[in-house]
Amino acid sequence: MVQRRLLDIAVREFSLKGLEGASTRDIAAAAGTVMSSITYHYGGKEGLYLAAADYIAEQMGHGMVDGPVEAMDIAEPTPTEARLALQDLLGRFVDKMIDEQTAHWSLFIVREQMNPTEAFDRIWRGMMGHMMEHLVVLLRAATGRRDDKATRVAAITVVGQVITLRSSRASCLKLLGTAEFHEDDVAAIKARIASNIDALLDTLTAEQQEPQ
Amino acid sequence: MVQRRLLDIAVREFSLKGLEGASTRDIAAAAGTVMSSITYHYGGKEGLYLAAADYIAEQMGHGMVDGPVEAMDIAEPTPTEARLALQDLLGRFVDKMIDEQTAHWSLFIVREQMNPTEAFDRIWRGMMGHMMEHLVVLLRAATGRRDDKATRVAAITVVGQVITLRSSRASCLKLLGTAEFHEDDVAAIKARIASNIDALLDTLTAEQQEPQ
DNA sequence: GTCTATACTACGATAGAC
DNA sequence: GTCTATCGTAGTATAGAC
Repeated sequence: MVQRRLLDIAVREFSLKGLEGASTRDIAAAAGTVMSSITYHYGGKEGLYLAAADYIAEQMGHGMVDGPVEAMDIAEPTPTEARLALQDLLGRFVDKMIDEQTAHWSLFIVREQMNPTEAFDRIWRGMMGHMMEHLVVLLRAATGRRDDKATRVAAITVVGQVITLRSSRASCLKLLGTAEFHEDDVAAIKARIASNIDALLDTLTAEQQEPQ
Repeated sequence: MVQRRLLDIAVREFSLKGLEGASTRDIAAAAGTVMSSITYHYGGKEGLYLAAADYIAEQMGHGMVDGPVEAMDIAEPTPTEARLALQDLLGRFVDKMIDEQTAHWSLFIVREQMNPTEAFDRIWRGMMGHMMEHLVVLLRAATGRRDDKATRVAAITVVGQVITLRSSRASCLKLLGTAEFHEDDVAAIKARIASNIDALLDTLTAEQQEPQ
């Protein structure tokens, strides 16, 4: 399918070079067609860019959630269930950030993170927002915390530990003195993050029972 | 000075559009000169790109270290000193990641993180590497830990919590339901990260005394 | 739906005037 | 050092053939 191939290449090219830097001729040629099919299918370069954002939003969910995204929003687990679900979710998130598949579209997202356009809204609404809110729900359920802001700040520090594996990939690898993440590296990272989350949940719970 | 203006604009443009996407004509025009002065001063587009990388490496240190970078590598603090130095360093790092000044060059670095070229080596050698290694030294000193890998993995989870404030800026803001980081947001984030670091140091120290 | 042909603008590099 | 002029290449968009 031409449109699928166009989107695959577009994601890669827009990631590397941005909306302005990428060339529709190059994208079309790499997809085995000509530039004017982009005009036909997406109305032009910007249309393709937004379509690429939607395509990325869809791919973000692969391996992260089972079933429809909206189902995540309504669950109300017990503290123990929430703690397990958190560890499970973040473990899968680590795998995803280390997976080479992610490399193709993560720079696209970071660009939008720092300089948001309509494309970021689409990605946030499509998948990322639901996942982040789900994380907040799990954190709240695991700690019995009613202070919304504190929970959301905690969520930021939790995802930050994982996202860095992708957004600061070269630094992480230099720090570990390796050219690729190996099995034992990943295991060590996962264990450390799991431990950090456990400590954070304990602290948040304690703060809640004895505020200030 | 023409060269200074050229570098300022170049950093911004290369950040947003990458090496290929940015236009030397635009950069020169914004700096109040013409394209051929880039050829004259830097030998061409790539020369300007590398010069921009060096310029960024220099700016990264502002507000983070006093005195020369190399001085950081030799200190051997006590555990208490190290803990304080860690908290101080990370606090300043949070300020830097939230500072709008950082916005201009952070995407440049992330691009190089995910797709390293010679420019990343320059940035790493210039400042980032020294800071990261300094962090590892402080972590080791604070925990008395001799397991190098575990310390380095811990360092990754620590910087990750801070870097995310910049590399996932839009997500953090959406999560907090605000358009800008306000004073109380920053205070809450700093407190949370400080608490997380303390918990991590305690855990690392305990693990060391009673391995496995 | 997919292609060719064409129009127009912008790119980086370079040579040479001042 | 800084500029103008020019070359060859590559960019997006559009109209229209099939």
